[in-house]
Amino acid sequence: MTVKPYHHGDLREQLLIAGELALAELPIAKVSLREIARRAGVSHAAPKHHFTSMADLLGEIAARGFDKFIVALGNAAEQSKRQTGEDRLLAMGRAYLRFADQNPAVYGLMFGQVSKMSMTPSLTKSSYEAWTQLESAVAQITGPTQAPIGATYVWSSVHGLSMLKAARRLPPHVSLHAVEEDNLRIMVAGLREL
Amino acid sequence: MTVKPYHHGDLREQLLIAGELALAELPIAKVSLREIARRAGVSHAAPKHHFTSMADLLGEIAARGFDKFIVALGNAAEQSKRQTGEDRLLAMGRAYLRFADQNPAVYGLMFGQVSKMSMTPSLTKSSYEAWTQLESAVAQITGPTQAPIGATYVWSSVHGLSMLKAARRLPPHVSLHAVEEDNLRIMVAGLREL
DNA sequence: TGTACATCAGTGAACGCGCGTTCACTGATGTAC
DNA sequence: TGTACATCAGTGAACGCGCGTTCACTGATGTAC
Repeated sequence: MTVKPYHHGDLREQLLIAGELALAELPIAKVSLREIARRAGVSHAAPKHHFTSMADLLGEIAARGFDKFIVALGNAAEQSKRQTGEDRLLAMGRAYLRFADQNPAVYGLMFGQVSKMSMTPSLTKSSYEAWTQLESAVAQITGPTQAPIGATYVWSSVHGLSMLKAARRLPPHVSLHAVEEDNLRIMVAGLREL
Repeated sequence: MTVKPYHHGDLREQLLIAGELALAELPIAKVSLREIARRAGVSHAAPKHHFTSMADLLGEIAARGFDKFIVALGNAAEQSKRQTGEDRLLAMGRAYLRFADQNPAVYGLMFGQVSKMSMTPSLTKSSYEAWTQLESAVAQITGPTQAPIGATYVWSSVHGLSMLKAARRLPPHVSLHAVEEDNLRIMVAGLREL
């Protein structure tokens, strides 16, 4: 039997889920604490017992996003662990693009303007872990000395593609999949020069 | 003597300038038609005679941004026209990053979510011109066949770096200038593989 | 085990705020004759 | 050139809206004895 502490079960959890759904369905300007409370089926003042502000709630959603993100990239790396470092980075790049595709709003939170959300300790920790994960993967190609600059480069490149895709700014009438593959390929080729 | 047609001189122009200033100083969520009217020193209903909505005004600001952007990159290309295609692309990349740095809010409009603004004809035209300009520069390195994919790649890479910089997401304690130079260098190296 | 009390999650009405929109208006500019 | 009228830019009050915040409250859960 599920434990339902307090009145509504873990409202905190429900609010986070409602928040993610709201982010997925609405422009971020329309996502308010009242809107999220409405979706969670509680009065608009109820969230105050769990989150002091929208920024707080968004920070927690972003932190959870990073956790899922790390798992997704970790799985990709794991599945290609018998291949070369370049193949592994390609696999992680594909996982990155897939994550951004499937979680556009959360991705925007994670890598967008910090101003929208509180930098909670768990968020700081998770985002740092994601960075370390990428840096390690790059280090296997470039060596540890060049890894920070290589990782920054890889990150910029894949992040830029994700953002342009999400904003539907890429030229139309080209296969997105082909664009992604080409981008990853050129990106790795550049890294080889380091 | 300056011609001052109608009552306040060209309020349309004033509103665009006030809008750019507001975007530079405030988070975009705080930029409203009323706020812009206030800054332009007119009543809050006055802008309706010139712009039907914020989205309209933002679209026009973005279009002007593209015009300045094209000039900035064109100047960079012009000044390096006696150098190699790669050097020219590097110069344009630097001009791109400088533009994004100096006009973060307008840059965000230009290359960010379309939903915030109206896709006016002048905006469509200007953004297409910017794309063509980049594609031509890349074509001088890769040849015309590979130019679209090469340009998409270059754009992703530089756009990603600009966004991460603006969001202050890059690892601290590294020289931003060095990061930029390294990124551009690796980017061009990747292009060479095409 | 039972009772009495403290704690705490969630309610719902009320508040002030800035927003976009509407509308009757004022007054300057443009135009017909 | 002058007059009369039409057009149009900008005003300011009023409206309804959703927001975050506050606050007295209800009622369930947890705890001391």
